[in-house]
Amino acid sequence: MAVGVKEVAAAAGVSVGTVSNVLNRPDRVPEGTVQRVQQAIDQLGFVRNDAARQLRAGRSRSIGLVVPDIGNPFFAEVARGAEDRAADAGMTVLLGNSDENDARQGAHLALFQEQRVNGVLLTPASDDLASLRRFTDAGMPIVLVDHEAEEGALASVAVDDREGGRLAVSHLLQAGRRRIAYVSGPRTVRQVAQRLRGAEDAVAAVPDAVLEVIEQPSLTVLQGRAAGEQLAARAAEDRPDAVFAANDLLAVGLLQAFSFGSGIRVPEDIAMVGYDDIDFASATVVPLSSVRQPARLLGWTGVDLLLKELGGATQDGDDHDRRIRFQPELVARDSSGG
Amino acid sequence: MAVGVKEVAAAAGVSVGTVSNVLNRPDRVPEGTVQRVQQAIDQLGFVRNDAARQLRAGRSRSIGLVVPDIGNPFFAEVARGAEDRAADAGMTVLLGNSDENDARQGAHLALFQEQRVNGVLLTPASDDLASLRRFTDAGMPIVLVDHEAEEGALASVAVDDREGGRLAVSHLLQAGRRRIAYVSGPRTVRQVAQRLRGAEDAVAAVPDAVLEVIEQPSLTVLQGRAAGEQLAARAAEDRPDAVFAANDLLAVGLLQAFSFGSGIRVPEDIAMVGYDDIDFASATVVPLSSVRQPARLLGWTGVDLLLKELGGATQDGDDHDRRIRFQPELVARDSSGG
DNA sequence: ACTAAAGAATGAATCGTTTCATGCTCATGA
DNA sequence: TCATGAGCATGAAACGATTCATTCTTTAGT
Repeated sequence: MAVGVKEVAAAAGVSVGTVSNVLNRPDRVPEGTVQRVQQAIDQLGFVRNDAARQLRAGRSRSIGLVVPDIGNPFFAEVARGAEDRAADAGMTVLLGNSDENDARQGAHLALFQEQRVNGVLLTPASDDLASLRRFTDAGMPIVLVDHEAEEGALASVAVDDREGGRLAVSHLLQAGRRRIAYVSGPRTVRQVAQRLRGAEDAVAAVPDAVLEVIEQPSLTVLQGRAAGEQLAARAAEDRPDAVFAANDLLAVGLLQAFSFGSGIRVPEDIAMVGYDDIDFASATVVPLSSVRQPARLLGWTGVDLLLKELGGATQDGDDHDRRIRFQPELVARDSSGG
Repeated sequence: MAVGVKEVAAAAGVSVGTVSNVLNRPDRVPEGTVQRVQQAIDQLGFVRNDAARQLRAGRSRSIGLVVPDIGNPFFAEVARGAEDRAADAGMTVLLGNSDENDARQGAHLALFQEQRVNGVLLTPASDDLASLRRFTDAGMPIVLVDHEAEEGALASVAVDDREGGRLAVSHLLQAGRRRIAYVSGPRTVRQVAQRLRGAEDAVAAVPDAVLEVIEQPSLTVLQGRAAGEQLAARAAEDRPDAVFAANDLLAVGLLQAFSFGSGIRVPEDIAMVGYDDIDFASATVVPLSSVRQPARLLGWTGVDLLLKELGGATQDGDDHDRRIRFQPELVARDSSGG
């Protein structure tokens, strides 16, 4: 019933070693033999057992990717980029959703470790990176994605979130807005916090500008809508005249709340800037201004970095090469009056 | 260096069999022993090697999921649903993108087969299901998702696409439109073809209505924009007065093309209906009417079905239970004048 | 004709976990 | 006192592919 190399070997009249060679280094086996073995394989419908292969090899041929939410187009893009680069290297990507939850993240990492992945790309659910040592110490390299590593311990591929926040809010201030609201996700999420710092930087540079923070439990369209309804419920004079959303999903939700039901006009009453510049940003009710990040490139580079760490001299590279940082870019559309 | 059960056993002063029991059936081992072993595990930082485990077990604890494009929010939702159900059963989901390409799909399936997955959920890239037999014959069950199985061979979870197409176009016809364009993806994609048939059904029921088909190479925002630009380039009188897009991504692209640059008004000049009702549909320039499918439920049910096939009596269940079909639902918004 | 070297093929050992038939100990009841 | 059985623990065998030192075969060179 079970077809293994042994059965194939018997059918082809060769030894198991030869079958293995045909499978892994066909060039070292004469043409004729390859054919004979190949034929036996097809005939018997032999399928390599990857578990046995990995067991022997001691490693798998996959890398892990843990993101907060693959439903977010931004991370979907990151994943595509990662998969592209991994496929080039003949590797598979194992995906895990953390839901911005440390426990879930840990569970995924532990699982990946059991699978003996070559390493993992991680967008951390929180700033608590200490718990990662457990994994890196055990020899599972981790590359932080969209989250800058503090010191030399971890490699990272990030985008300057503080600068992104500054860009967004400066833009709103330049458009004459003064009462800015930052609709954020949980502050434990590093990106959210950094963007806020950038926003503060920008506000601090303009004397009469003020910044209000509205914190939502997660970075979803739904929460954006909730925040929007909350703002709409306020008296007009208590409302901000501009909103900077921590990501486009929140922004879309806000837009939905403003546009339908409440008669708040964007950008006249409230100007808006989102973050990530997902594909849908330019197709929203009011085309959404947003801070663009090179999502796909982020994933691609993350895997690339990981492969370098694996192959190349461990740990030696300039610390510089291990902490890559891209710059964000503001894309102005109608929602900010521009 | 390598820490295996053997080392743990030595450290705890027990046999490997006992360590294994602590790991897998702690209830059969006295409290004290469990503690001692547990402590050794922590101390040595032992991590189970899943490859060895699987090798012994002969199966993995994961199931595969192959979709055309995880970047499409619809499939992202399907994936979430699948993951939810799988996690309940203590299983992991392996993800593969086919890019609507048969070869890629086959590569993923082959890989999953090597991993000895318990089965796979597949949204086929084309109508060529014959090539799947190779896998099912080898004992890897396949559940079709968002694609109805023809006969009894395969299980499936689908949504009635023909009815969905009919719903969409009837709605446009009821709004008084007569020159309908169906902006489709590759016709080899079953869903695309079925929705077209539904559209034809609806058009056939109204004497002076005509249907034009504009076929795009893929179901993406980019292709939608291309189609939109193509339509915008036509003389006004040659344009359709309504467009039914094969999915929301295309619809968003069309909307982008119509709204910016060309002065085509939606729904006045051209009414629109999309498909899938993704989260963003209600936040587009002109809120998009769309045919809603229970995406998450689709994924959830797919895994559920798979688990039943695995656990329960193989192949015996009423053929009826193995081919589940949900009904779509029209959500009318501004884009269709509704 | 004989040796050396190159080319093919071999198959036992190995990876780390789980299983399971077997053995040991101790308490209970006859 | 002895048999019985329950409760634990044991450790060799098995899973299936890969590796590598070894053997066998052929060819080339002198």
